[in-house]
Amino acid sequence: MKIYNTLTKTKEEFIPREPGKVYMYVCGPTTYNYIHLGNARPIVFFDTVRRYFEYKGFEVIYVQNFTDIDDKIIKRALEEGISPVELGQKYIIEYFKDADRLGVKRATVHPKVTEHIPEIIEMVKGLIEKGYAYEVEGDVYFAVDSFPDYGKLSGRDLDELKAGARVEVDEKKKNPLDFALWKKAKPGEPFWESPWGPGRPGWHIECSAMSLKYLGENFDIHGGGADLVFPHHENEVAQSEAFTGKPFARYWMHNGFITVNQEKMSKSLGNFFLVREILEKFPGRVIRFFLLSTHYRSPLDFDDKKLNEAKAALERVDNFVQNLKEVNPLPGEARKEIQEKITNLLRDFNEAMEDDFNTAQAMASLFELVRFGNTQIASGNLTAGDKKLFEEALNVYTRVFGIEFGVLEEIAGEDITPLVELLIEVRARLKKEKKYDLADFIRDELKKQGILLEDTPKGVRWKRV
RNA sequence: GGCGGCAUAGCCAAGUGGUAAGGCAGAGGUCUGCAAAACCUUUAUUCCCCGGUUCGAAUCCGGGUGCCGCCUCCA
Repeated sequence: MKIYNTLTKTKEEFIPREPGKVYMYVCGPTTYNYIHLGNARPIVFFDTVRRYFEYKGFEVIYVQNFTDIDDKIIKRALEEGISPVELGQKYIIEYFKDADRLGVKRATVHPKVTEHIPEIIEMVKGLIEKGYAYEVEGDVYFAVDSFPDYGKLSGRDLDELKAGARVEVDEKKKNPLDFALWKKAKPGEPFWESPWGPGRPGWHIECSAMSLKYLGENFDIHGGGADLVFPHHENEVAQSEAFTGKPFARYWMHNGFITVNQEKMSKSLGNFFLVREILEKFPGRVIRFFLLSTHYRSPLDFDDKKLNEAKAALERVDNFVQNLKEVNPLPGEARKEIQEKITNLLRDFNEAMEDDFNTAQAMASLFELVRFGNTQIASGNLTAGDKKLFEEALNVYTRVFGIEFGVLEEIAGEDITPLVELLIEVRARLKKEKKYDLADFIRDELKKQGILLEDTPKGVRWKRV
């Protein structure tokens, strides 16, 4: 298993801290809005990483946090006239709705910042005691100069950063690059009591404190979007290693951005699409398929046309599953050549995933399985044993990719099945009488209503498109 | 200004030294009353440009062009 490690900028062999177990932490959303597609990429991708490890027999301890207190949340809560915690609760519920539709499994733990204030205070206290942090008038800052390795993750050095610094100079800081571990509460802001007075945690410290609590020192994988490398992850490294004196996460994985017209999708640019907006037009599994169709470190450009292509590609797999379901296999064991071919395809799948989670390449093997399977079905030689092998292979893809195949998502609305079946019956009678004009009329009109009729040797099949 | 990434067919996208996966779209064919689905064939002598290394490069090196990101909240 090879993983590209941001820390070393190379692909490295993955060696877990404990045999058979993977401890991983992924930065989760800030709970002040519904998630957008850019947020969905790491959520879906790292869920796939987790699934692959589980498929390989690892026990995965997967932590994904919710940042449920920060400036944006406070601002938004004020606007909505509710408390920040309430706002957080609301968007956490909404988060899970979106995540469920994207086929994302629950993490082992979803810790919230507001429920880990004591741990955070302990850590800040420790950092001050060890001389890595200092307090000024109720704020606590991490002193970057005290940590010689600062910059090792993002590949910068302090002098360069200072030279190009765009941060506004804050007189209270010893170095402009020092960052807040604890922020003094301004009037009207929510706060927690601390040794430095009422306040709240800085952004970066939460991940250090919570990962330490649930995953311990020196855990395996830390993931997130590429825009978190600096300063967020860099600061996490500094805090955590300063505090424990041990190396922090051993493998750092960062996903590339979702772009719109080749530009980064982000809240600040305003060019973002909420997951639930997209879900109105496309099933979650199409979105998931789309997200996994490109290597995770590459940028992924988003528009409806591309989602439609993903939908068409997925339909190909769905059709195969349908075909497989409907085939009447010959009795008998699996044939040797079928077994060999499927074994090879699954090996290709594994090799692709083992190579830094190359989901795009792994997908190619799925489509080869589909073509091969369709050919076998068409040949009429498929045995019951063969069929079972195909089903088992498909299962592997479903488990790892997190996509059910051949299962059309329920669309809200009345059940039109009896009506459609009535029309199908009428059309069948018309066909029998060779009144094809009318028969085709029914088919065409249904198609306009989004209902596709297909005549197969085993009768009429219909589906919504 | 500093640091980093990317450039592969009409579109999307794998591939990091051995002669271009896969998907979408298109064309032709088989099947079908016609469709749909499925299958077969077909669509890049070539991987942004110019040099170089090599028996051999999309893949390595040098230069150029273009696009993008990080350095500020951001997945």
